[in-house]
Amino acid sequence: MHHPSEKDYIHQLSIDCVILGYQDRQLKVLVPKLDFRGDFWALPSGFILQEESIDEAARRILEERTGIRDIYLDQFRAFGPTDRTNRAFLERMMRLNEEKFGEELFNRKEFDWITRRFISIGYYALVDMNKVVPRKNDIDESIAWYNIRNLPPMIMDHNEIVGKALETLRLNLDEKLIGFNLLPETFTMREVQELYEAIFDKPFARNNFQKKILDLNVLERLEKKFTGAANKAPYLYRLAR
Amino acid sequence: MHHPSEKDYIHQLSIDCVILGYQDRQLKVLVPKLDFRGDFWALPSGFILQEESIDEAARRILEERTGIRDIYLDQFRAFGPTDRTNRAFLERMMRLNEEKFGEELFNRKEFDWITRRFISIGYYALVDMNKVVPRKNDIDESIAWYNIRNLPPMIMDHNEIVGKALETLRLNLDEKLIGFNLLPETFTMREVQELYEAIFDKPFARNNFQKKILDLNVLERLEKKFTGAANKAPYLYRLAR
DNA sequence: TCAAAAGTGTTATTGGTACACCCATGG
DNA sequence: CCATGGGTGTACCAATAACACTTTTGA
Repeated sequence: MHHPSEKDYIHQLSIDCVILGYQDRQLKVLVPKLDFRGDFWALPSGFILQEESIDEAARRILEERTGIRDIYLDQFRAFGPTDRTNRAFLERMMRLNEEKFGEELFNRKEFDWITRRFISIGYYALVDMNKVVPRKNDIDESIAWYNIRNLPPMIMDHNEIVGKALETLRLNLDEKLIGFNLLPETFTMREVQELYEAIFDKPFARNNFQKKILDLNVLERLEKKFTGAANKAPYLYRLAR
Repeated sequence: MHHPSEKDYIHQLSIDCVILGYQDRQLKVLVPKLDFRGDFWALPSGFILQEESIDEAARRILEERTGIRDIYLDQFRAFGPTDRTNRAFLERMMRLNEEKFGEELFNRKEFDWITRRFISIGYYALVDMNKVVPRKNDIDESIAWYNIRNLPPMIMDHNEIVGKALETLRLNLDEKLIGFNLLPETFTMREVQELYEAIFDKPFARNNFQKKILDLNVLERLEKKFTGAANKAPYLYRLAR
């Protein structure tokens, strides 16, 4: 177990990452569960080293849980109410895990450092779930993808942070053409459409959607994809470079 | 002179405010000039007290320079490169102002505190310039409105911060209908149009602009405004509540 | 030959742009 | 009655939505 207060982190400032993936027509969020009795879920988070930028810190935190560095990443908001502290959460957790904390997992200095009020900068990341093998870090019991509409209750304001991330993603999706980061290398038009429908939680008309996406002129049409199904084979597409 | 390190501020985290006003068909930024030899301009900035939210801190900083609390305020981005520090600026300033710093304006502890790397959260504010009497604070030599296209060279990354603020304002203008915060209580349609033209730095067609704005259904048409000019008197409008 | 899903074309509808015209005002 | 700027109506264009039809595929 590392003791953050002993490293040269910036105090009272953290980064929370909303790592978004897409599978089975659903938008997913990568959420670790903490290795303590009591069912605590928390977004991948971390602190900022003196010698790294906030973007680098976010990327380091991402890499720790996903194993990948080359990920689409966007800062979306800072969260800073006065009472934003994990003291309540930590006290409850320590009460439920006395045997572990008997071994002094945190010392007093550590506890004071980490339970102060923290301001957090939110980042969201878009990843191709096929390329990511979620990794536990040393305080995780497990880590898993959750449907964004059915997230576990997370500590502090993490559920709210996901909400803001989704809001920002919707605003930026058409603007920045970032949706394709959630898809594999090649994909069918139907997959793109279902992705959009998952993100916006509403249906799109098939033909008009296809026209709109193709008119962006960023996709390259490849060979057809024969699925074995008894219907016309769809084309595969790839993001043109 | 206050010594920030002695107050209970959050370390290495600051807030920079881009206070925007509108006059003479130009978008203006309120920029203080520091009371030191050497021509140093800096955005209204400050630190965050332990017992206030980041939004409250921004509002406090705004009120100090404008005298008003009830201002449209929006957080737009955190700035956090590794080398973001005002050490270079402060050293230059102290060299140019040895007589003042002979009196130990900063002590060593103070200097170390304030020259560390700082992460800054940017806010932009929209104000009705008629309602604001710019106020110097105790480190300002003067404070003035500058045309956003003709800003003085400010310390650190403050010019870049203004750029990002303008970018965000443009994105949010139609979305959030916030432009009217820059205008007086009542205004003509031409004034609204000129405001938009100043913000987007491009012309709009008069008739179409009027239609677009009226179609928003947020304006209330009042009596005509007789200016004494030899032309048809324009209607006054007010934001409907 | 049939069902399912893909591809594409054709027609409304809408939102924005361009052009035109008329109106009120004070000199 | 004229110059100036304000208000509005109409025609046009492009982007989107709605509707329809054809094609491909494997059973």
